[in-house]
Amino acid sequence: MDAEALRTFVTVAETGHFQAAADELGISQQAVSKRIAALERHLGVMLLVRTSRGSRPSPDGQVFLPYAKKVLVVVEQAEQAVRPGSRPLRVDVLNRRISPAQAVYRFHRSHPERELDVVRLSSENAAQAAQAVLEGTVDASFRALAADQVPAGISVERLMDAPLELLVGPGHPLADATHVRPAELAGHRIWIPGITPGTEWAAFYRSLSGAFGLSIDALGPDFGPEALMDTLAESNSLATLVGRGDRYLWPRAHDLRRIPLSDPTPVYPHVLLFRSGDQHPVLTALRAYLGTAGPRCPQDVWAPEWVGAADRTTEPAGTN
Amino acid sequence: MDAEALRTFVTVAETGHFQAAADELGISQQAVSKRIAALERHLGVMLLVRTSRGSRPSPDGQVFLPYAKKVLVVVEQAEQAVRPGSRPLRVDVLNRRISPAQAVYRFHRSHPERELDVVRLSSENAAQAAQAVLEGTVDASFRALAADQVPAGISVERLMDAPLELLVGPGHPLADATHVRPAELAGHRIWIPGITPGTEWAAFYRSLSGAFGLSIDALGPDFGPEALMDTLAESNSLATLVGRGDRYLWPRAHDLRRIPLSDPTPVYPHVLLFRSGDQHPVLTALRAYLGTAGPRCPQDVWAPEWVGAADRTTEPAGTN
DNA sequence: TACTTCCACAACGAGAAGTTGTTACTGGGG
DNA sequence: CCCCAGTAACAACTTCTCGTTGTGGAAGTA
Repeated sequence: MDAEALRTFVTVAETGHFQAAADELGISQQAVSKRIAALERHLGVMLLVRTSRGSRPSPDGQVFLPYAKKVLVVVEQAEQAVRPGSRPLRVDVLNRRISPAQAVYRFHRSHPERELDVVRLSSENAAQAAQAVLEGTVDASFRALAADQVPAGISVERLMDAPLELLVGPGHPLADATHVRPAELAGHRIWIPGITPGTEWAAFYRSLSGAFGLSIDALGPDFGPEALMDTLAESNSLATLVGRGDRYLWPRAHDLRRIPLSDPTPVYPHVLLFRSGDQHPVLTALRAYLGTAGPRCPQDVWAPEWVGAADRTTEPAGTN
Repeated sequence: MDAEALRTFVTVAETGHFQAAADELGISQQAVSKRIAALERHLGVMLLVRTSRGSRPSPDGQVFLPYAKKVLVVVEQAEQAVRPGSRPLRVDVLNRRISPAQAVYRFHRSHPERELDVVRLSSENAAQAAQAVLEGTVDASFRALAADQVPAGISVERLMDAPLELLVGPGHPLADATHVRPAELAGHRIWIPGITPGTEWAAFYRSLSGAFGLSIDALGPDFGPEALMDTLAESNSLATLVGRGDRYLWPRAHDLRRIPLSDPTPVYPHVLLFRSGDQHPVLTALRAYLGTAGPRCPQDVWAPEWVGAADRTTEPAGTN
């Protein structure tokens, strides 16, 4: 029992003519005739009385008509319930204080009618996040996933490169520099606590230290942003790296300095993960927004080689 | 949106496995996979999360599941509403006092569980009755329709031959005969009032009179059975013809005689009209009952040549 | 009678939907 | 550690449904 067959019957019953129903449905009169005949054969009863002046429902057809209409209504409700865009888009941002969350927030303010749920998955593991996207728990997730680790059915789009800045205390030798080249950081101690081995963050900083010969100290207890800032403010040698635009380490109370890195500018490549073929309109709008209105990064940038090219969408074989 | 696709989704959601659903539905696992993929493509969302240990509904699938079930319920109700046998069979008997009505009544008593509505169409015209059958106003009609006048889509079955008997008053020359040959009636005046020209009755008696050289007076005002019986009782020359088993002219108060005709026995061929392919179970049972338990007629019978052979079913091209 | 309208039938091509055979992935047990 | 069982997807092929165009018959109408 096909919904199109029921719709055809209802249309014929309401118009009174096969040809009129065919016009309304955009098919030929012969196709209408076949659909009705197939429906009658399926049900085992005659539904329409054919005359030379049109057709009208038979007694059985009059009984069937309201049922057919109801089926169509329920089918429409069912399709509506899961129509892409019928529910808010669920975006996982990993951390509300860093650039992607800020960008999503800007998107939300500029498109108030686009319903959006910002969530945080409990895991920091990009593979688990991809799994969550695949299962539909979230629709999209900002991560830094290696291009060769993208599971089948997941598309990735590198939508936002966050330029790194050096964060130092007022006593640090580089405190008054206007720019710093990454190579100049060799020999300085860079401390980034709270990085769990195996996460995407750890992989990024491992690549960064390898590329420029830095010594990045990712170990040590993490007592939170306040403790980190206190330590930086009092130290003449410690430095850390933050993304431009991050609200993670912000307060100026400690007289900390943000010094842009350049020549090249290392960027943290925020990648958006989503299901291949996901047609949620808010997702489409978000991708378009970040692809155009998102912060433009300098020309001379550095990113780990395991990240795909900027703005490239990997399209593995989708489900089915 | 096909009901089978929804049924497949519901089955997978309930069993948790494509293969189990395939077994339950009697198709291959690959077919289930294709149906689900097509449904997901149609809706634009993923409904099931596939794992190596089976499948479970995704968040969207959980939303869709109750709607899918409801569609199936409504579809089942719709099919039930018009399922052949869901309503009583409507049989048109033309006249409650003649043999077919008696036979239908016996059928009803021997099969009390078979729901049956006996109706009388206003028209005595067999063609109009066939039209009513075609339109579904009635499911079957007892008539005497010429085989070559059967419209397309109508099946006819000659299920009951009613042997004719001569009905005369006590003073009639044949009043004490045990049998009468039709040829012996030549010269006698046979009066059958109330026959409207153009009806099936008129056609039958025209054939009968032609075949045996009878003079059948079909004209004259019809004052009803009582008046006819009064006239017969008082007349020494008038006679009329009735079917054996008819309750039409029955009361013995007038001392009327019923004299069987034989050698050959003229029979009024009651033919059942119904829609070709009508699967109403009560219709099937009625046809079987009349084909076996119906009154057997003598070997040497006469019927108009325009009636099909006994127990023959004409099967014109059905609709579609 | 000619003409129109209405629907059904026939033939055919495209595509859907089933089948079997095979592959890829996952998780558990020897 | 590797193999095996289980699950679902992919590929190739067959069948047949479903659409199209073209045509025909029946019935009303000018």
